[in-house]
Amino acid sequence: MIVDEQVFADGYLPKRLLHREAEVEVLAGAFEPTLDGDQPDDVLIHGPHGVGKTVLTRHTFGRLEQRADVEWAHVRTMGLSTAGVIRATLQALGEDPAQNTPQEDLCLELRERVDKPTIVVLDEGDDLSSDALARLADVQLLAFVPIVHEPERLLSRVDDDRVRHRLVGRELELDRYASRELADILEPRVRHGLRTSVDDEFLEEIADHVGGVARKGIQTLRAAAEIAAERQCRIEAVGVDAAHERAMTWIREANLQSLTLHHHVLYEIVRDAGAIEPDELHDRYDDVATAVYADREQTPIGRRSRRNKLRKLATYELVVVDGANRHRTYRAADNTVESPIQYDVLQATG
DNA sequence: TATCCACCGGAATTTATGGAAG
DNA sequence: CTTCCATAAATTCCGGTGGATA
Repeated sequence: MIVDEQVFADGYLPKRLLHREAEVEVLAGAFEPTLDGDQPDDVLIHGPHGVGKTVLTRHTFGRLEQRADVEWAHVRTMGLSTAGVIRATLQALGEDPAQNTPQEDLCLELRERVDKPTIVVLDEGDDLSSDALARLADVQLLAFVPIVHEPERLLSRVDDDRVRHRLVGRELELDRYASRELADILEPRVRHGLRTSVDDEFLEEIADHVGGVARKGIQTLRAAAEIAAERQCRIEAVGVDAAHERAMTWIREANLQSLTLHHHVLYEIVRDAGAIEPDELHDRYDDVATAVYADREQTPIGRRSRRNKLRKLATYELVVVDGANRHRTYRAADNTVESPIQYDVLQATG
């Protein structure tokens, strides 16, 4: 059924970027000074998860690259400190600074390295520090393009006036696609990725179901193809609901896999309980901790750290939080997503 | 209505770890 | 080998929050 997995991969760059013509124009306009060897304008890209923010920058830069002498760095800044952002930028530009280079030296190195127009995409930039942006602003010929979910949240933290002026009024918003548009985007993936064709109505149904979020639409299409192959039926015979569910399970499983033992322990306690209040969750953790951590490197963590882990689990859509304050409850978003440590927890619980 | 309580989450601090330079 | 500087993770501290309680 599926002939080319690549087409459904997250990093896949389609030849044509459909229904983003206006956004491409804006971004290309900001980059235009590079044609004369000048410093490009900064742009603050924002929009919800999975609507093609990263793809837009890669596509636009790909076009620019053929006409201008320009460099670019794509940096995933999530969880990076100020020095981490500078270091990652240098690495993206092909440098390899030592792990313990002082922050000041990193900034100097970057200033020396950049000798032509350079665009630095700061992906997942929601908690970028004002300081990191200020350091990048010090570099001649360098423009930054932070990609965030909520621009106000970033701007409210920027206390440096120079940085503020470089971002205010330079916002570029990407919204969810209309169902018709997303169906258009799915169609070429069918042609290049699948062996059979798929009814247009079905694509639109998928688009509708995922609320115009491209990433989810693409994964749902892929899931539908997989289910169709298992059942040996036409793709259109697969329920969009079931396909969407499988796609979300994939995403969650991948997310859980990337997390630490602490996350897994907390997740399994929550999943096992169905819905659980904070105090009981902590009690359960204390109960099972010695048994679960007994033959492992790590040791149990305190309450404050558990809150951080739980927050991470929530942002990864593994755990859902209902209510506020101490009256909140935690529950697993998808009970079928389980951790390999599940057995340990249940055993220790008795 | 005012105060209390248990938890949340930001910020600062501590602890563990590791590469580079002297 | 020691010192310096860095990162990462966990802990400590504490103000904020909003339903519960007197």
